[in-house]
Amino acid sequence: MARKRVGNKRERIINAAARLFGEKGYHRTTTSEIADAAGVAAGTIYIYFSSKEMLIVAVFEEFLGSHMHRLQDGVDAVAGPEAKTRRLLTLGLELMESNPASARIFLSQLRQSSEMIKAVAKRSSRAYKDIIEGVVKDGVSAGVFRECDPVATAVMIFGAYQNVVLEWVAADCSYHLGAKAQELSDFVLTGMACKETSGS
Amino acid sequence: MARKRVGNKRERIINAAARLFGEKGYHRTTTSEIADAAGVAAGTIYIYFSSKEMLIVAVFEEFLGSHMHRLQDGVDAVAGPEAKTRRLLTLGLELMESNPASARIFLSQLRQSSEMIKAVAKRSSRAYKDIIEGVVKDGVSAGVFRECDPVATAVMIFGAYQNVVLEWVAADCSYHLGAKAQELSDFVLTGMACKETSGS
Amino acid sequence: MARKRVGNKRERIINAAARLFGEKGYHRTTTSEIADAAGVAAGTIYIYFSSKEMLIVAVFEEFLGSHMHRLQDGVDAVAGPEAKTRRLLTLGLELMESNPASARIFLSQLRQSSEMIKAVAKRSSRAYKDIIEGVVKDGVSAGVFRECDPVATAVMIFGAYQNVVLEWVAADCSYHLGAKAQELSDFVLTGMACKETSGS
Amino acid sequence: MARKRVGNKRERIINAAARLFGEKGYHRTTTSEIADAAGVAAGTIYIYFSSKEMLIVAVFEEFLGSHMHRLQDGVDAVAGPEAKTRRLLTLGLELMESNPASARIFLSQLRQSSEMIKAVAKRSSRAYKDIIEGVVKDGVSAGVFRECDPVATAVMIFGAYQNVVLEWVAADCSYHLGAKAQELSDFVLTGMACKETSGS
DNA sequence: AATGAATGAGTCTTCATTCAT
DNA sequence: AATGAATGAAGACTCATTCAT
Repeated sequence: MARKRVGNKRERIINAAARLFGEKGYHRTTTSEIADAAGVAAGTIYIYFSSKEMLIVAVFEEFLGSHMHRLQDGVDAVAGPEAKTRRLLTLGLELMESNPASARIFLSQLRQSSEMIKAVAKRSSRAYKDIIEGVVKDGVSAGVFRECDPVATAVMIFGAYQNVVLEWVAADCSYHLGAKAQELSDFVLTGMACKETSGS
Repeated sequence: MARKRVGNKRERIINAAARLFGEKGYHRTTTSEIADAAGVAAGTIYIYFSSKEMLIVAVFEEFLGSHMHRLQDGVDAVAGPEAKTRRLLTLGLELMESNPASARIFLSQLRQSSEMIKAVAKRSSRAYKDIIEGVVKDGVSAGVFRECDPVATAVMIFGAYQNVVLEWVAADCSYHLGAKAQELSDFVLTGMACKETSGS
Repeated sequence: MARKRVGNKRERIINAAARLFGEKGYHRTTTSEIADAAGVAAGTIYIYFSSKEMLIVAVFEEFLGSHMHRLQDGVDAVAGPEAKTRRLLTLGLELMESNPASARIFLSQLRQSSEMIKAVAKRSSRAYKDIIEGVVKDGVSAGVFRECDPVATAVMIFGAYQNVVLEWVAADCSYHLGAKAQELSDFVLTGMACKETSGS
Repeated sequence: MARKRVGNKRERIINAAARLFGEKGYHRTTTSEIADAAGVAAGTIYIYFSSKEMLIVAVFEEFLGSHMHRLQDGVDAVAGPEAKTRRLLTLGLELMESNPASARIFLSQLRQSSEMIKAVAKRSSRAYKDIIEGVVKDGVSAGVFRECDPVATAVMIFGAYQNVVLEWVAADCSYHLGAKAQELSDFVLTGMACKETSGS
């Protein structure tokens, strides 16, 4: 139980920070507000995180870890470029929907100019694009997708995906994001000239 | 001459701000730095802009105005959904390339949490998406593009476009962005199942 | 007049800092207290000094500059090792007496562990000891003082001098420090086995 | 054994504090650092000492007790003002040399502005000066030293002594301090116009 | 219109001290 | 007695904004 309390506090801080950073932005959120929201003293934050910057990094890495694993696992669980693509995009939107706070941070707050934060942003983009790139490359070499540069294509797919999420966030998450998966998948798969497409 | 000097100063402030906001981010750039870079006194900024926030808004609106006009004009100058789409994306990338400072602000700094800034961000996205949407809608009703929701599709196209620019910015504008126009147009047009597509 | 006001503010900060650092010590004095005492805003201190540390350094360098010059000038103005020694010590005590705030800082607050402050402390000690050493060396080579290591001797003379001042400061400057000059000079000159001594 | 452990802990804290206060200064040393260095928990310090301030006081009183006793005993063990003086200074330097941490605290950290610390500083100076004063007074009344104010003279001797130690500390204890005893004694005895002086 | 010195509210961070276990 | 996580008051410093000149 003593053990739990410790974990609890770190968790509470992370959650409070995620919510506030997402809502008000990194710079407009003060460490005191986070402490208040987490129900801890101002100094307590610094027991778990060495600085405000390391806190947003931690918030995001926490989110990213499970997110990426689940994404990769989901993709691996199905066969064929088309199914993989649909799975990737659908699952991606679902994960974002289940954690709007982190989604906001991912889409906006990670675009800070701090070196530290930019590094995480780059890492997370990298991870995303690697997964997408893998799927595209497979589809191309299988002759299911049209000939294209998988790197450049991953960038475009990732952009389309991000903007669908951003639109949802800008609309205050007022609709079901998962419902956009079909449209997104269709656009991407058609964009790949996918020969298996049966969806749309 | 007095008139000119004034205009000169406003312009110099806008330019300095655009560069610095783009390089270091909105929050990490101080008004004094902007004043220094513009060669004016700290107080002078407040003669032309009511606050730092209004300054970034002005910086961006300045950019947006000509950008949007040129984009719309470019699109109007050619005929047919395919040509319009290619023109739109190519011109868009070219405009971004010609003004990297504003591009950076557009892609990152406009994602601030301030209401004022969010409003401009929304407005600029709106403007972009309206143009894209118009082209898509025409293509669909002309039967050249596949059936799809033009609004949702515009979001995805805009996302792909943005991310191509972001990738270029993240790579420190180290390559020719215009060269990506072909790939982007192909991806989008294929995604639209464009029946006119001929490769370029 | 505008000019004067500027100089005035820097001076007021230096004076307030000197007094407070002397009274309460460096660490127990807050920058806000200094600002209050100087009649300026908290931020104003940082227009003139880059940090609290640079402020105490400035406070002391200000004092040291004139102090050392006057000391050297005083010593140069008289002839003969004995007269020079008496002049040095008498003048030294007088200067300390005329600026108790700086005297306190010199004797106590400069013994801080910060590298920056230690550097000034070292420099000021060096300056003092150089003057003393010069006088001793002359006296020895003139055969007026006994054979001794001028460096080590300067250290001891400087120590005796410092402690006379410290004793006065510890007694809240409640007596006339200049009155101790005779005793100090006699002790030092006898310690040098000065053959000219006529004082005591 | 429980008893011993307690004594052990108090001692370990005192030793760690002495070393750290000496090295980094009172204000720059945190209680947590002391606890770490002593191998105890942060809270444990407060079982043995009521505050950080009382800790430095204890550190120094510990040192002072034995120091003073040994000094007084050493002086008492020899006969004649000259011998007593030499013994006093030589032993003083040796004791300082054997405990550089406390020497540093004595010379620098005790010059803090806290009332509590100033009180110990005063007490320790008092103790030192009393011993010196006693020796001087005896020498004067025995007609071996020249006529002088023993109180003022003790201040000067103490200052010379302190500065010899300070010089050594400033040089990172890089030479043998005991070797300076001869010079110091000669200076002081000559300063007293000691009639017995024979050179050592 | 222009200046730039001055302001002071606001922020992150530290650290002596406490207290439940 | 011992622990060490938690506290929260305090402090150095920043910077958007103002205003007398």
